[in-house]
Amino acid sequence: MALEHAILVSLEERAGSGYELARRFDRSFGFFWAASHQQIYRTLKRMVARGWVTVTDVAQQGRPDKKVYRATDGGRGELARWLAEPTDPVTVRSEFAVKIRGASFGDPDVVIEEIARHRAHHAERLDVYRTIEKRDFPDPDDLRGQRLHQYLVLRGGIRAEQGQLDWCDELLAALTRDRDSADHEADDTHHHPEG
Amino acid sequence: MALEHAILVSLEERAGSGYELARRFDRSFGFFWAASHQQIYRTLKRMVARGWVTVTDVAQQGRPDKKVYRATDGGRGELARWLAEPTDPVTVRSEFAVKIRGASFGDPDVVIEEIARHRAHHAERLDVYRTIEKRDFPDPDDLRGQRLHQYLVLRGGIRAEQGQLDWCDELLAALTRDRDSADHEADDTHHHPEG
DNA sequence: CTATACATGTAACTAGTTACATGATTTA
DNA sequence: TAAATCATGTAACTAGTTACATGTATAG
Repeated sequence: MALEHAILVSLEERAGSGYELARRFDRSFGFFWAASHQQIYRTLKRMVARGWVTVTDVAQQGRPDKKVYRATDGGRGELARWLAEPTDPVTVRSEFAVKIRGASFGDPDVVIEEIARHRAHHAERLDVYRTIEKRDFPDPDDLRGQRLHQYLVLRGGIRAEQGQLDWCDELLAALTRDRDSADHEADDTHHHPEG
Repeated sequence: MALEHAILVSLEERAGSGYELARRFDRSFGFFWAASHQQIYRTLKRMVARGWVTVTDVAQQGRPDKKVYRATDGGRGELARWLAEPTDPVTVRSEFAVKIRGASFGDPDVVIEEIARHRAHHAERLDVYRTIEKRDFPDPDDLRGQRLHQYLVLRGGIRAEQGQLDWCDELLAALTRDRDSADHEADDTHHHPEG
């Protein structure tokens, strides 16, 4: 399980409440590991039981009380152990790729619309990442340690989004061409490709 | 849920048994949707109950009997419905990215080894995909329909693997540089960057 | 005689999603 | 006064993994 380890990394970077962690998993951390607040609260409870984190009640003015979590030596040990353990290759699951593979069994125009939607999503993501890159890491060659690692993960996100975007363009070019050539055939009574 | 739809696409391409489906999910189909035989048998049972597929017992000589599954009109309808329904953007989960983000909390050399392992895996995958591309799709411009869709999904795989490979190279360059500069500092008693 | 391929399953567990539940404070 | 932000949870469900279970036929 990696959610525990993702939380350990996040708490090592900075201690925080379940709510704060949930917000991090909506933003920067969520760019490579998604987690809902329900999952986070449940997992934090388990991590306290295992002694990987400690919890402290913190009263606030003008806001509800919160519980601040901090990694313990046990948690740091577990994180180091996990980092040294080889990760086995990810099991890919792309619903979008299933749709492309099955495109013949649906309406071509609707599939093309879906690709355009997918493309727009990745273009937007890429834009967000590029903005963060320029704003937060103007001099990448000077980076070291944690800041460097944050930058490198962002670089991975940029590469992934750019890759998806380029693929969408390839898909749109190929599938619109395929659709249009099928249209011409339907029009053209002189031409019988099946005969 | 997309496993059901992945199975429907696969059975539309060609009817087959649970075992045969499991093999497909180990090979071509598994390049973008992973599924174990346990999951497949369980899901096929559910799909029969929903009327999306029918099952026929087939006796074989020299081999155990098998159950061949075929998509029904109901299954085809469900597939078309699902293809027309917008897919919401994938929730990314990259254990590898978590490890990069948390690299400061482990041994730098071990993290570099992990990246090298990851790189080797993607290089191998890319090689497999490139081989299939050359062997099965020598003239991509002539492709239409199902064959075109198969090719395009393969293209997505090639792009994704190439992207991961390039990222690994960027990671290795940056992290070996960071490690080596830290080593020099430790050696160099004249230089105190923290003072 | 041993390993691999063919063939189909069940049971228990772990991880993740969706729906429900509560309540304070601040901003529009 | 309505919506958004802060803050923490439970319950039920769906999906996926790991372990267990059985048996035949063929190739080395």
